[in-house]
Amino acid sequence: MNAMTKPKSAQALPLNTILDGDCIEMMNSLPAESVDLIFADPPYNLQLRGDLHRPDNSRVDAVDDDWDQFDSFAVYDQFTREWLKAARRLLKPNGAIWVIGSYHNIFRVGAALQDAGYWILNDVVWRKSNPMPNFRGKRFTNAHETMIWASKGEGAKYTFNYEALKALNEGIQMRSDWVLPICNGGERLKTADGEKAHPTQKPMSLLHRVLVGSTNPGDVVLDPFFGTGTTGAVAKMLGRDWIGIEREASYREVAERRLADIRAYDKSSLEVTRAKRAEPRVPFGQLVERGMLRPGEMLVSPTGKVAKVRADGTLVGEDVKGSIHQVGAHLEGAPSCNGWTYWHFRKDGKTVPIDVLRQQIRAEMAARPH
Amino acid sequence: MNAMTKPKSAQALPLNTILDGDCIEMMNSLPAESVDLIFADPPYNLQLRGDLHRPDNSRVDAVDDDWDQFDSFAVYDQFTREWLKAARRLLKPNGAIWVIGSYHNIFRVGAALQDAGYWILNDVVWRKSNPMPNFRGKRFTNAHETMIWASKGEGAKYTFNYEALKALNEGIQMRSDWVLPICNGGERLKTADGEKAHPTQKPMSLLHRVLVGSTNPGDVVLDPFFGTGTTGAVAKMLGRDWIGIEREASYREVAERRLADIRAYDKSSLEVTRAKRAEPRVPFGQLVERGMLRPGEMLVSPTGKVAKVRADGTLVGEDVKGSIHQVGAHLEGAPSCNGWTYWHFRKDGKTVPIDVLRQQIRAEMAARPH
DNA sequence: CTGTTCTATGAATCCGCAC
DNA sequence: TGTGCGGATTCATAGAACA
Repeated sequence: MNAMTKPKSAQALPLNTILDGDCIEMMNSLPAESVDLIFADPPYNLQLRGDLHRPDNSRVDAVDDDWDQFDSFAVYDQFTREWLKAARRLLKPNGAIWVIGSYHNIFRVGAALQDAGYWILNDVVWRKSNPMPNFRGKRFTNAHETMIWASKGEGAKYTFNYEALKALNEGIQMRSDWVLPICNGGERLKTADGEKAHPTQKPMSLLHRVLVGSTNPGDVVLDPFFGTGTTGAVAKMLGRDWIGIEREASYREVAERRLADIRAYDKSSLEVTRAKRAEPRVPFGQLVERGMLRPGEMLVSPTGKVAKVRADGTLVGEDVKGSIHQVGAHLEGAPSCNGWTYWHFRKDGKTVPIDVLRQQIRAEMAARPH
Repeated sequence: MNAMTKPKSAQALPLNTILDGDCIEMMNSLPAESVDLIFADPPYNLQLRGDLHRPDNSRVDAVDDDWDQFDSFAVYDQFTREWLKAARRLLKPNGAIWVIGSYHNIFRVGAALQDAGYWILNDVVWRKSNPMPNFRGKRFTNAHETMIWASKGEGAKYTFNYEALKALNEGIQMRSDWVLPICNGGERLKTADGEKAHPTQKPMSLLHRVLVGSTNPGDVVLDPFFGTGTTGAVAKMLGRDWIGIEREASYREVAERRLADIRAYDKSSLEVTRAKRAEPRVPFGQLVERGMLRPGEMLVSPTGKVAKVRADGTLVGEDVKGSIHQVGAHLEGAPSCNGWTYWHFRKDGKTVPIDVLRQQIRAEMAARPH
């Protein structure tokens, strides 16, 4: 790019607007090397079979929109490689990209990023504090999504506001796993008839951290899968310019209204909900996993009852199996029992409450929080 | 697989030994469909630069740095696809695989898994409670690694000890993000001169959770990148058979010594909380046959619906006949209904769920097994 | 107004055996 | 290999409803 074209290109950028159309075509119509950051939340290519019901028989409102349907991995890969190529052309040399996804698509996206020449800086895990459970008990709760942060290529510079993120994190270096709630409550946009306006609206707290960490005020942020415009909303609040691309008219309308109401630096609506830490919960099973207690080891109570530790963190006492609390309560004939103080193990000839092991783990967690 | 080959194959398995050699060759020398679980921690620090050539030996015109990178990835991808193919041949139809990696390689591994026909069940994030900080302050602290858990194919069955994992997590279903410390302290294996024996030794707590969750006692667990043998050590403790493959003699020696010292936990402590699905099925008609409920007796639901018991163990409700489940579902307008907990009978003036009668029968069956 | 209980819902590749 | 059907399965949070 020469000196002549650069100002012209910059002028041609449709800043702070939502473009209507296919993201690949629209990106290719914009001037090269004109954007500082791209945040992309592409379709995940979920492959859902039948209906899913909660144990109370209510039906889960699935993501079954047309825009998430692809015939095969090959088709999805082709789509991914094309939009990533168009995105890379748009990025300034020191620009960067974030892409978010789940296990359905993120591995294909990550490989395509690397193949396209991007250089992965981190993968960042969004750990959801309130995910939807696994209702059938057949897998782990799908409690996280993965974001990939990449520069334009190996050796390329990029923006990283280390100190700002450290401040956001109470003075401790920001880690690659972020605990944030999903988007619901008042932040969740609704249609006139009370339905959710978009099936997968992202929380502003997530974008807040991304934009504070990897852009500066005045930067241009582009989102090729704009949806209801969370990226634009947070960019506007933080004094960044934004460009959205969205082909669904209904999403664009919601986003337009939303963005019209946003004021820059409205910090109050951005405050990250920080769970005030009570004492962190430590499952008894973790003592077994960590080898602090071994399966087969005998625990004793002050009243002389005994129970044996099993590999899954349950106890077996006389005629009873269950958690440390359940077994203790049963053996004492009591309605409840605090197993942490009730059960003891033998160490160096002395009997010690298992609670000291929990305290050890909590001390580790306190020394290296978050 | 026919009846002839199965015993022969099983006999040929070199259980509880470390095989010396290249993992692909060694896996291909073992009998097909003979392994229940594969846990793999593949290398990602292959020499990606230098002496690379395309399969046809063509020279790449270096118009763009990306080409170098692409060729490097191509070599890694080929390696990945070959060992994943060999691994898939080894797996029993209901077997499963776990692969662990970081952002350097996990996206390529995940895409290769999907392309090879594996079916991803979850990605699980190992969230390190004490990671190495990022000293230069240029990126986020790399505080997690990613594991992929996959079955042999779409629709294939797999082992998932849901209740045991829930017990390990103090009664709450296990999530896809696991907070566990890295391997250090006494668990970290050292060489004679005090150096760490392996650069990426995995903690036993991680393998404990993997093996408790996705294998049963007596299962065969194979680790094609055995290293210092954490997989074998935990498998042995948990009463699973194991096979390791490792081509570095120094790692094999450390692992051999380590495994010789490991003791298996006693069998009873390896019994794990069982799922209700595993309970024996009791037909409702048996309650009628045994006289626990009489034909003509009225059952009631918590919502006030009523139905009459018939001699063949079906119910008649308003405008509907059928099983306890069918009638309940119909009366509630629900897609399904567990009749055992839905229907109640009157006993001594109180309404009691019919499930207590089923529990009586099951208790008898347990006391006098056939 | 306050504290408690009830209800709704979120990117989900969510059953298994008998016939 | 498909179909029928028994019956097992949920956590955190917001907001409404209720006492």
